[in-house]
Amino acid sequence: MGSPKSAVDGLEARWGETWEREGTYRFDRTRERSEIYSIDTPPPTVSGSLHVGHVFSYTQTDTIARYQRMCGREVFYPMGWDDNGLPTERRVENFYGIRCDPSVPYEESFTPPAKVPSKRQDFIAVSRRKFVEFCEELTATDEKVFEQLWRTLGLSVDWSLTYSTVSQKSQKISQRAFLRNFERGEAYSSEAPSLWDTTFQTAVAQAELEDRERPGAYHDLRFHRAGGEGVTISTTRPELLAACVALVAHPDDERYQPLFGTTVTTPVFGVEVPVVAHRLAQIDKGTGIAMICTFGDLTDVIWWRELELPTRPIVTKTGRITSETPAWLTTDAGREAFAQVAGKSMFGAQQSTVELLKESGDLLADPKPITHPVKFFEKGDRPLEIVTSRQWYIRNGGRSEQVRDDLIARGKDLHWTPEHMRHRYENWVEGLNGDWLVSRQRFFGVPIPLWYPLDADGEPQYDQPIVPGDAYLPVDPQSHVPDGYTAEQRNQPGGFTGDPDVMDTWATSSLTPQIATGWSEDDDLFARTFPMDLRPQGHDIIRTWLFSTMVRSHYEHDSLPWTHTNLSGWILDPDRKKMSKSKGNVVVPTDLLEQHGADAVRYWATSARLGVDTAFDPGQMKIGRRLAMKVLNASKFALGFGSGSGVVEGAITEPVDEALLTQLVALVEEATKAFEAYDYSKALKQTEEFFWQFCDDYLELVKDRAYGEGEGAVSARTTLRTAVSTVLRLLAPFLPYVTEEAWSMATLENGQRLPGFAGGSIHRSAWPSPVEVRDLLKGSDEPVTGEVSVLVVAADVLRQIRKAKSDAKKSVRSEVEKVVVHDTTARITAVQAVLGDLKAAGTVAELTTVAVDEADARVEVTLKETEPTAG
RNA sequence: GGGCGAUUAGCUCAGUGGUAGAGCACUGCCUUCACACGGCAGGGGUCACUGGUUCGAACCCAGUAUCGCCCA
Repeated sequence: MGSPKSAVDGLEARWGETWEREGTYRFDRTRERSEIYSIDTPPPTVSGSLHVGHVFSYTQTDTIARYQRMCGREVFYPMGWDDNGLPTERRVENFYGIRCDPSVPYEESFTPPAKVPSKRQDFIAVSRRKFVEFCEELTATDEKVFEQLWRTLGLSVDWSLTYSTVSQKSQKISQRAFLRNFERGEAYSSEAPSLWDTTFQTAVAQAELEDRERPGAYHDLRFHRAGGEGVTISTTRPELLAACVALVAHPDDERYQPLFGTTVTTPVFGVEVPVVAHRLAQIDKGTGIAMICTFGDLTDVIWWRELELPTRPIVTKTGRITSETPAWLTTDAGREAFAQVAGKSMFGAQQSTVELLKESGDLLADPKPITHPVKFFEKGDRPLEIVTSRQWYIRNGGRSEQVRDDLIARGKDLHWTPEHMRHRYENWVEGLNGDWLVSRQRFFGVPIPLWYPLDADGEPQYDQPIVPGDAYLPVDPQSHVPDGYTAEQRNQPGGFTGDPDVMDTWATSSLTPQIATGWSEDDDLFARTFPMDLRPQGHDIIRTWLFSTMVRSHYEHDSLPWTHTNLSGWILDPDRKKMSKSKGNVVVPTDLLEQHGADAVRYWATSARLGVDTAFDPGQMKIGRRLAMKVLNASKFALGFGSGSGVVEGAITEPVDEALLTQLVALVEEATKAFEAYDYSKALKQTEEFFWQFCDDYLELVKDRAYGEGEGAVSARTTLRTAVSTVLRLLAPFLPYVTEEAWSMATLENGQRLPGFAGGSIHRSAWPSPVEVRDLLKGSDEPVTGEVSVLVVAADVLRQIRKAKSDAKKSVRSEVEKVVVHDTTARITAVQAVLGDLKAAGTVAELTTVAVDEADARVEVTLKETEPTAG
């Protein structure tokens, strides 16, 4: 397991502890807003599995945080946990073998079964309060696992700022924000058909839907006309025949012109329904005429609403046909037929209906199998039904052009990286077809903070909700009693009832900027950190998290919640498939960190640009590990000269040193520019490339001189130190551990820090500036070689010498008798300027030059003859 | 069906108008005094395809194909 012990192993534990002790990443809340960089970190759902995708995207954000911090901004970088909602409930159920039943009374000393029953039906029912307690217990454990992972990975978050979206404080903020939406009319409740998941027993919002291709079949059935021929319709859901309220065809469809305004009778059930016209009827689909049920699909809902059709639902919230015989079935035959389907599942009801249709002769052909898209809850595995229920909504532009335009305008003010992700947002907003359904019939979440008075018949007065005073927040309407009532009046006629629902996960996580920055709770902190600077997140949740956060901020603050958003890409497995648990190709991040080390894993993660899907690649981690070791070793060399000579810092006297520092200035400028554009991977690539060339060429060239004495030695050492100081800081956002380790080595025997290495953590030192390097070059003359870099030319010549040795199968240290450089005048001037270093690095006895045209440039290398060793 | 993105060396990817690049992998060499979990060097590409613009196109424009994601 893992690699052999090396100098880069074990850095995580050592420096992690130091950073915590020293408060390296602690946020200083006395700084002004203009000096603060504020990050709205995605709060993970800790009950979900630790995923390599987490490591990937959070590391990318961390490089931005570290860059900003080194640039002198105080970074507000809290971590949150988003534990409410279904994933946690499912995990708790499966972990303890329990399920929530709000009708069960609270049982203080309940202990979960020793062995989790194999079947879900056998899970033990517990009270809502007990269930929530178990949710809190398990998430607390899970949070610790996540925190440990983040700490090992080296995220520079301030752990004292950690929040949870279901904490009491967050609940207070969520409820307050919701009530303010309600007061302003941005939130409202309504009794309306909505998509319903029959497994999870909850309503589902548009943003949580997905279409899945499912097999189905067209059934051709005949409706009857008084004194005329029948009308044939095609339907994939014959089991809803009893819910039929009308037939519909397109107004331009000539075949059905004569029928509009007339009535037909449903087969089997004998209900008289009108034939109506509507533009959404598809002429080319089936027979061009369809039956409208209550509510077969979303189009039925539109027809029902726009054509003001009667409401005749037969599907219950459990996904079965109702057991009660509907009042609109007036014939005995119809009522008897209904008994055949009453209480049945959709599948059973369809079979029975087909039998009934066959018996009556109204099924005109064998069902024609097809494949068609069916709406599913993204986390569900049964098709959604549409049922009518009372739900809460927040206006999101789905029913208002003005709001929609406002939100698109907000999106245009937001800076997106990558830019093209903006389209996802705009397409989503433009395609909204209803308001945001925020109530969920679940248990672990923030309660809708309202009660309703009950009239004399015990019916809730939904239009007169009882609103808690702000001082009472957070409230749990299921256990708290509103002012002016007593506990005994709960659910009694003339009394009150609490809203039973909790808020959608997105309804609370849409407030992470407010929760993290202390909106309405800590005005001072809020003023210093909001609107935030950055929202990093995955592009899969633009329509949910990003959008909903925009909506809340738009209403509450009339502003963007942040000025910039970074969208990270996916992790793909080597077959370029999205990694997922079900495919069994998930890698456990903790194993990765143990095998490769945090810096190596971070190197892989930050090699990828924002928004770009990236292959999971351990090879890339090995490269990162190699880089980390190289950093440590090169630093050891460059900083190891100490103050033996008495001179620590001195003037740059050698042209090749100047050339290196000139390259360094350009590097700093490029890396900074890349980071300013959030292109951390480019900054990494450029720094890495410089660093390898620095090691291969410059360091080898000056090694001999640096070991020596005098002016030249001091110039070399000063250059080496400056380069290392600069490169370490440029790499610090990517490789926080090894750069900190190397930084800590820059101390003299007398305890003094070397010039260019400020005391304390590298992560609180200043981001390199071109000015500090240029200052070193001030005393130097203008480069004698003009445009030609001494370093580049010297490296070219050195490469030729090495190649000659390599071709002759000689050691790199083997001696060279003579080198003749044939080159242009300009390049020969450069060679002359670095002659001493070149001869030392190549172990060359004699080096001469010949001026030629560019086309004739070459390097002649004469190796010293060595006698083969006898024996 | 609509939108967005991708297509460059065996692999992973840089490269936005001026002679095709890096790393990995591969081959050869070197136990070198910062580093053998290393170093040095070498071979390897019709830049998906077809047109167009241009003195000049991997890059700009139009179209085609394949793959991926998002939305219907």
